[in-house]
Amino acid sequence: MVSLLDVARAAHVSKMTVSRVLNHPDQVSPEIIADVQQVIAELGYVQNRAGRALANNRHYNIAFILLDDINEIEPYYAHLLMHLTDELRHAGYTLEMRHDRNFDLTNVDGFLVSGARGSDFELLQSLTVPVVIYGTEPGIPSVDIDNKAGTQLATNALLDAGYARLIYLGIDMSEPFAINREVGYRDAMLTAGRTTEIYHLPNDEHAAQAFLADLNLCGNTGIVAATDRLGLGALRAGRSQGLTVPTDLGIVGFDGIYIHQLAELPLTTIQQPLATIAQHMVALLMKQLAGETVTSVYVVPELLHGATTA
Amino acid sequence: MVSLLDVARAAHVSKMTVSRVLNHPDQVSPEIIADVQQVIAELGYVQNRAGRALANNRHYNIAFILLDDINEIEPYYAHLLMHLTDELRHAGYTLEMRHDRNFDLTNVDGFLVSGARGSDFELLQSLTVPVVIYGTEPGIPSVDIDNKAGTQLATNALLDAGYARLIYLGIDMSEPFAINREVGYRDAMLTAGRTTEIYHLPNDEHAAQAFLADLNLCGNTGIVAATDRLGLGALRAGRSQGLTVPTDLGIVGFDGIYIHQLAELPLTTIQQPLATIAQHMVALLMKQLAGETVTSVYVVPELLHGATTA
DNA sequence: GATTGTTTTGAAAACGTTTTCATTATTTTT
DNA sequence: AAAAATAATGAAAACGTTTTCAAAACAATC
Repeated sequence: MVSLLDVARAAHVSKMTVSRVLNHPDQVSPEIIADVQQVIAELGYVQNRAGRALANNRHYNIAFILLDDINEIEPYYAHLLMHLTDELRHAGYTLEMRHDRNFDLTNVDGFLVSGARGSDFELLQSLTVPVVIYGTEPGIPSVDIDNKAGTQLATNALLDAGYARLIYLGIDMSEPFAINREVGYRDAMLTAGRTTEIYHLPNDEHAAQAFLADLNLCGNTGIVAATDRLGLGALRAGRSQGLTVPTDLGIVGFDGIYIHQLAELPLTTIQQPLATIAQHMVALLMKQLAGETVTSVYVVPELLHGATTA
Repeated sequence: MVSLLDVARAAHVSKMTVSRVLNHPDQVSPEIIADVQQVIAELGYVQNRAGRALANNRHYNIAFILLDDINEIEPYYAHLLMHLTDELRHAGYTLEMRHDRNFDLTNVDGFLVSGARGSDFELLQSLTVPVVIYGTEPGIPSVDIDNKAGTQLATNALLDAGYARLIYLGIDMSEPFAINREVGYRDAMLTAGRTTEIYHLPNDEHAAQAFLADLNLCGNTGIVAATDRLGLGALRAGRSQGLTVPTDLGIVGFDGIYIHQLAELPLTTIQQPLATIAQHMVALLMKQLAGETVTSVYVVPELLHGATTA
């Protein structure tokens, strides 16, 4: 392994000069910069991160902590992770994967956290390094989609399409996002002067299908689903009752990764903009590392038009 | 941050003794081990990885390189990654995520690679650190499922169920796994004295659905699909032709993550045993780090019985 | 042309650990 | 009980970088 000292010797300068070429080139004369850079290229020198970490106590490494249980990991995490990796690399950082409550910070400059809940938040707030969560929690810098705006979009799309009856299929309200999605539907309906019709189900396509089978949908109905899984169940319930989608039954899901593509008809859905989310998460972290204080960011999702709306 | 020296002072021993308690406890007297461990606990000491890396040139960090394009990432990677993270942590290592051709090894003791192809393999072979790939390539330690055994399982399941006609829906043969899956079907059919019927399609449920719509399936047919996507298409084609699944039409897919669960009927499939794969990948890497030479591992997948076979 | 100020470079120490080697304490052998 | 062998401990150096401080080179001012 070629070290800073090797470069220094080959370029007939001191280690410090080489270090400065890499970190503070403004403090070095142009000719020497050129020389050193050429030697670096010739020797194939790469900075040793352990040495650097030891010297200046920064690790250029961010831990992404995914706290969801392994059986409940949404498939879009693969994408989020890739985007985060890209963004961090672009900022000169690596991403370390964790999926336990290991907040050890000996090797890390900050945390990106997803799936935190309850007592996790207190722990996160007590940390001495920057944190950004994917989700929402007062007092912790976070990135989240604007769930309310999402269901407003969905509801308005179905209202515009002219469905006579507009149902909201919601899930358990224990998580903030579930509440906000419902509020979005409620608000949009209120604004339009329409009566709301809300049901709560487990987040499972079979549950939705069974529930709607009993509900007798009877045509000209729109369904705002809190998740794509519920949307998928609605689609199946409708078709098995002989309803034509989207003529008799319109459906908008929520999340927009994988599930909607694999449905019998491509599901119209509210798309999680994962690339944008990743950008914001890394940006908030970098700002904190630079000493700025930051507030949370809410990304307005987009309506992805499939075949289940007119 | 509390350092080794702090612990040493508090325990009235030298730094070395503390280091030995952590790395070579057999060389330290039992009473001192107990003392030091208590001080470590009291002070909340955590080993500094940069210092350790610098001193012994090991980083206790493995890079997982995912080379697939971001738009082609299979959702089950989220799971594979979680399992790899777990296994590595268990072995005392962290997982660093990469998804580019950055084989920089200044911060890393080895590589786990998925999605490598063509020239990647030469590069991987020229590296000075251990590598394990997910897939198959002569000369590189790898973990892969036994694709041939998988389609044999699938084919035999359908043969046992007594379907009169048994079709194989395959994909482009450019990747070794595609070839092996087809060979498995062929072998099983030959062994049973049956005539093969093989078609190649793009790996897309709509393509499969369209293709089978033209084929006129006519009942008592079994389909061995090279992927769950094709299996899903087959399911839809069959149902839209009025065939009852699994009575008139039996289907077995391949891969077993997400897609089969979301299908109209749970798809019988050949399940990728991701936990087992992760275990083997990490085990092969650890063996190499310990100086052993290793060979590749092929994991026989299991038939996951859904509702598309009798 | 001396004085001040600025830019450029270098030397030494520091970060936290482990390795190597030397020393001391303990046990075993004679 | 002395000698030899072994076990337990410590001191110093090393890993590769950056920080801090000092020195040298150069430019600008009087």
